[in-house]
Amino acid sequence: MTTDHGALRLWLRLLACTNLIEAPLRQQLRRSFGESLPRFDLMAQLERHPQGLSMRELSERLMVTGGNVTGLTDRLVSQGWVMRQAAPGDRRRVTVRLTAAGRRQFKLMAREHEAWVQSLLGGLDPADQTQLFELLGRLKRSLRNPSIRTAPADRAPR
Amino acid sequence: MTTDHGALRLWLRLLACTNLIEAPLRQQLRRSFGESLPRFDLMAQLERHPQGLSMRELSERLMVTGGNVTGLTDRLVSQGWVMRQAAPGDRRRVTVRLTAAGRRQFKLMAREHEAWVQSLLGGLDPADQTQLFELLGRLKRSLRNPSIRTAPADRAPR
DNA sequence: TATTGTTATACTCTATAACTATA
DNA sequence: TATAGTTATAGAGTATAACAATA
Repeated sequence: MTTDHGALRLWLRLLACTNLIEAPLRQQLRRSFGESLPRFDLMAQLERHPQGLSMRELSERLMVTGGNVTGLTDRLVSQGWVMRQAAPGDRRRVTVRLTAAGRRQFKLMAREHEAWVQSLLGGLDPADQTQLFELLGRLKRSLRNPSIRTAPADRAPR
Repeated sequence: MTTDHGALRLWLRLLACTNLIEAPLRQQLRRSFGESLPRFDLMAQLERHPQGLSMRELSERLMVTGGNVTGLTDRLVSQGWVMRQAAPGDRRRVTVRLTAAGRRQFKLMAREHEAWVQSLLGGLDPADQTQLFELLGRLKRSLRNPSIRTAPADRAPR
């Protein structure tokens, strides 16, 4: 690499791999269940948090704006996979949870989903998979915890 | 996890990392240049192929349908960054290339883009970066070349 | 007949901002 | 005033299918 560009090349490769996996997964999710990846992700968050999450927490975890979480949730509610509950103590707040049917549906989708993922990743040596998992963990931590900012921070003022 | 789930966990982690990087990049790209990631990616493909690419090739590389490539290209043409040329020898075919202005604009964006990427990835140990780059290369090859299909193949017929 | 590319359509996701109701 | 959530709107991305021109 002539003038480094290491970080950029790493990012492009990361993006390429993600897209190579994500594109078929999205297609299969839609064809088999008529579901979109953002809605699947929302349900996955709720699966991991059985006590429910507020709209704000969902917004942060899914990294989309509040208005969009409302839209995603509306659709999931109308499908019957998700419910809104009044949160105790703060009447502004809403708690979103999976319904019993939503939990069943999610498990169904997750099982298929996992089979597809295994099929896609099956070509990679298991030892490499393990190592990759570990390295991505470090990357993730460094992204969530930008202790060292080499470039001008993007504190997102506004 | 009890029953392995290794591949799924690897995928979820990969996706999380990509999203943590992609979200701020998309915002910055829009705020600084009013550009979207798909259009940036299309320009990046053309930058790598100065002789131009056909709509079909773009469709494959960007992994979106032909109709969508037409739409992306239309917008880039109206902005003046990209041009359509008749392909010699096959009058159905169109060759898409960067204009001189488009090449300048892309270089400008790419420079900013790279600085953002370096800032985001700067928290990861350089040795880990190198190793991650290598492993992702293997993953990418295995995805492009599914020599061993452990699960029922998704040959994507039609 | 098959391929290349365009057009049309419908749906979804995204960002922004104004708004309500609480706090 | 600030926060939680909703609503409204506009702009894009996506998938599908029908279509024209060419091979």
